Amino acid sequence: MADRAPTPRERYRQQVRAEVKERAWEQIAGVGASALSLNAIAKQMGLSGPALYRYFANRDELITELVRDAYRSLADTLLATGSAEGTHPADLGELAHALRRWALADPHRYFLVYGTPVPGYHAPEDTVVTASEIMSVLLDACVAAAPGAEPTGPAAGLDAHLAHHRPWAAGHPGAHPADLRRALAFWSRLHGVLSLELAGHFTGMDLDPEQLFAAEVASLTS
Amino acid sequence: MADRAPTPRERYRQQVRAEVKERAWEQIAGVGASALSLNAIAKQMGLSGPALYRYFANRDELITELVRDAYRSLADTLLATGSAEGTHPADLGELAHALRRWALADPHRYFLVYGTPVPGYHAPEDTVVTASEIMSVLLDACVAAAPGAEPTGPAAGLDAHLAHHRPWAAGHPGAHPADLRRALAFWSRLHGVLSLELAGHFTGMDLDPEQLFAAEVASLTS
DNA sequence: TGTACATCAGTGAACGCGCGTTCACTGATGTAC
DNA sequence: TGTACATCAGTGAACGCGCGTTCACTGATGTAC
Repeated sequence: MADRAPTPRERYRQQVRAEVKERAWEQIAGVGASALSLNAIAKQMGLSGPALYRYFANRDELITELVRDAYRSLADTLLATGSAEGTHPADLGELAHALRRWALADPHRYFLVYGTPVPGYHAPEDTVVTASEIMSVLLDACVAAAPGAEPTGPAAGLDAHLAHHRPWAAGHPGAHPADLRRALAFWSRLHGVLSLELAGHFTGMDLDPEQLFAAEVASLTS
Repeated sequence: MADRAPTPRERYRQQVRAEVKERAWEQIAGVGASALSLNAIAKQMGLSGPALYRYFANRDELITELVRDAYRSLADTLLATGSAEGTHPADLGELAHALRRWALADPHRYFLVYGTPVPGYHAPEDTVVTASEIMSVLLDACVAAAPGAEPTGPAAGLDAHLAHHRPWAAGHPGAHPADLRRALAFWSRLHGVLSLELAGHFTGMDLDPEQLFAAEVASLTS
């Protein structure tokens, strides 16, 4: 009841906070996350520097919010995949392309989560919760996928390892080690292509990264 | 003849340049590449700030040197793989583990090359040469590997694409599209595991990244 | 071997700049009676 | 509906700091005869 109807002031507060974050993303795009500056954001909004301290305790809290939002956004994107068509769990191929679209839509957001760690900065605790939501979606999809969809090669070693190291799959007690393995491989293969692509390591190769991406997806779904 | 016997002064110059770079790497480890500071390095060496301008024209030139060295170091590492045993081309598995050792030996060096691009900074031209040396080693190894080592799934689409988009494999006119595909997949799968591992995305999962890495290697060599 | 000169490493002062953050304050907006 | 008070957004000045970079200069090291 306390937070039922937001007072106009509270509504305004949220609006300003949102605009600060928007400008922050723009700045990250231009100058990088580690050079993000509160003063510069304020100036861009036509405010004086100290004004922002009404909305964020300090620079670190702003970055934390951005990280949190990025994680949340990806988790929501994946959770929403397939829901539109009522198919649940989602198809692995759809999940892959949802991830790709999410990454390409804002590479800096992608890098803030999966890129070079910002030195001296520690991600907030709740990101691990969101991260495991993400793994859950993947696991569900892997469990539901045709059991014939196995990665190539002798993965017996990894399966044995996963049989005893699976706390991260605690929410999926029924998942077979092969499912865990497939989820992990899926995740890391997609990130392999995406991180190389977004960092520009395919430019000048006259190569369509999407084709490589599709092939990697196919390596785990067909 | 001009550069045959380095004068003592020149030798000293190179020593100081080398020490500056060492301190630079230490600083990158602590505070990140984009916050690298010439003044801080000078102070740490017991010099005054402007002294470093005898050795590097400016901050960007120092970073460029670091990037160049990192690329060179990786290329040399891979080129040396297998040479010790006289086996050439090198075994794919050996290449993979050489890459992994190189990455783990200095994660910040890895990230400087393959991590989030430093905004506003452009890598020097000659890195693309080094990068293609690296691809060459991989391609050689893939061509030499047993032709039975195919990635899973219907990769026909990618093969068709690669048949007409292969300038990056200009030095290997005899390589079959399947070889190109395998080299690309190899590269991106390894980077997938490595970048997730080094960025700490497996911590708290009670998972041994090396096992996952090994499984990915196996997916392309067995 | 000794002297005259050129080269070069390193210094300290100075430039302008932007940063995060604190603080006392003004003025507008909302709340209680 | 009107008045008295509390809450809160935003300001401007100030703090100390470190940055990259230029410049005129000193002193040591090397070179030429």
